[in-house]
Amino acid sequence: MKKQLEAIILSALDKAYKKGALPSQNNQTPLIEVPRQESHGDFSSNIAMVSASIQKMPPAKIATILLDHIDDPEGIIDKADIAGPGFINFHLNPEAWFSILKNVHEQKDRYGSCNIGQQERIMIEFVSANPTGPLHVGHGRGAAVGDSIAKILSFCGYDVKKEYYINDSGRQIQTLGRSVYLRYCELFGKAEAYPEDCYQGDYIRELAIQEKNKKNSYLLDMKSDDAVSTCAHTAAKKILEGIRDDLNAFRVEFDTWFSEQSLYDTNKVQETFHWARKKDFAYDKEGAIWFRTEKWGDEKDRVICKKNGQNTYFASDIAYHKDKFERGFTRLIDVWGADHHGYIERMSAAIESFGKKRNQFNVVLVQLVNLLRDGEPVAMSTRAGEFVTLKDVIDEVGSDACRFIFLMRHHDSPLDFDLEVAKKQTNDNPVFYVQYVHARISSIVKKAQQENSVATDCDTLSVLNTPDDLRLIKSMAEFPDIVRLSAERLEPHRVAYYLMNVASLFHNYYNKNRVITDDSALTCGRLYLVKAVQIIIKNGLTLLGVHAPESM
RNA sequence: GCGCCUGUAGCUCAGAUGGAUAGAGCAACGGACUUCUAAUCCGUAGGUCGCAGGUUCGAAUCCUGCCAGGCGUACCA
Repeated sequence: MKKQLEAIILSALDKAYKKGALPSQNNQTPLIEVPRQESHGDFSSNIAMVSASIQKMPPAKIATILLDHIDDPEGIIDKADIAGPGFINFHLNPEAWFSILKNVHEQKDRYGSCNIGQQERIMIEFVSANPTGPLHVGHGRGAAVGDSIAKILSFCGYDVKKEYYINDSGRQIQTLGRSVYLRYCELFGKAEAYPEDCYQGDYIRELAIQEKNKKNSYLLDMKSDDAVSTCAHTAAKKILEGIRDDLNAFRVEFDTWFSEQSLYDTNKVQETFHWARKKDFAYDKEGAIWFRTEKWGDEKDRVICKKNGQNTYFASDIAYHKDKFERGFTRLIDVWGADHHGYIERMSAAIESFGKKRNQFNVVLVQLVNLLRDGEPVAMSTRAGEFVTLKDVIDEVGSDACRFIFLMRHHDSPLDFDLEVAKKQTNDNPVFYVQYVHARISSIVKKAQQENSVATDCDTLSVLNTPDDLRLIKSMAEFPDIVRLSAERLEPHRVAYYLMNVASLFHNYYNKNRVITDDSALTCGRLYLVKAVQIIIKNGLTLLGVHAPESM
């Protein structure tokens, strides 16, 4: 619809120029938007205003000339007028909108999709929590955001793969092993002081007990270093299984689980060092090995191998991201907690060192989640091991509510998550508000079927001529734009907001208009309309990973 | 100190590429169920878009300075 109008305006510009009515050629693409105020028409364009300086003419005059040269063979424009400082407002013929409805019905679950991605291969990596403890709500937000972005990008024609990076080598895993081992020793009365830097949660005790149940005291017979390694290995595996289960409960699935350790096992990290040396991207200083990130705009170079011989995480991260490109992806998206933002510059520098462009690497920063109950903060101390896990929250409020709330806010803005509000089935909690639309329509459709009313092959849709009808149809017309924009900007919350808006329009409509009436033509038209709304709601919710229930 | 992010109604937040009278929800107040689900709807009220300058036809949006909050600034992960 917008496109049609754009074409009409462009050809009018061209025609006016060729006829000499306008002094300059102007191939600027006109901005067409839906005005905030309904009286300003269905669409408005600022083309006359932005052309003013080029044409050296007042906007109003340009607008008049343009309108004189408009060709509208399909008759979609009902009237067009000039308003304000030079806007051209277009009022469309109601009939023109019906094509949107037909589109929705024809495309069904593909309505809103597009192919801006052209099958470009994108890898999105998210969650990637260390397997040293259960997932908490913050991880949940990352999971919801990552998963939804993946869905949206796929819908827009990208070839997307989702990956979880497992930090299964390095110090934290050692600490995990030590923690479990010490708790294990306690079980045999060999208590030592439990260090503060070990993991404090009860799950460590449980892992120790599981270890004990396996073969009783066998670990005590080993050298403590070996015992710690054994504990580290089995505990990490166990925790990772738990993480996988939690994510399944959240309906987030990954295409691949990528192990950091495997980068060492396959010598990818070593190769990266060789490569960096050879390219002179790495050098020795003060007993450590440094990577020249400053060369690509980082504020200083970064250590990749410490003087004690241990690699930093940055070393394996370079190898990892290099490997992603080598696997054929042309664009990488990483979803990180906002506390990692200091890491972006150096990682981007690494990306450029591969000869890739900066825009082939996007970081989506996800801000903190403040967990509340009835407005009061819930104590969340990872140190003390007191935290509400993602699993707890899913069990309490459900996956759908959880995901929707996580996606309601811009990912870069902190989020208050109130457990009590999340359970409420009121407008406080927009999940139900949106889902209710779907359920209500299902209910109408069911009733219509019982009464043998059909919503296809209506003789005419001209019964849908009230402002209420058109408002709904117009908002449906916006859906593809919303989806595309949220794909371009990696912002799922736009879809959530859109859905709330459509839901609001529908509930309003529902309260004012009966769908099933004695008038069969009217019933047919309204059913057709309402079923289109249902398709949109379902498509939108699907992009957020939320169910669209038949009844509630 | 330096860097990044944030500051919009009492609260929680939307407002892409500058556009017309800045929008939702919640909370407050007043209304609507003989109906396809009231998990809904309608109405009222609520604003110096942190502050001050600048850019221009036009700024919540762009630029500069300041104020407030968060985060980062490791041979931590």
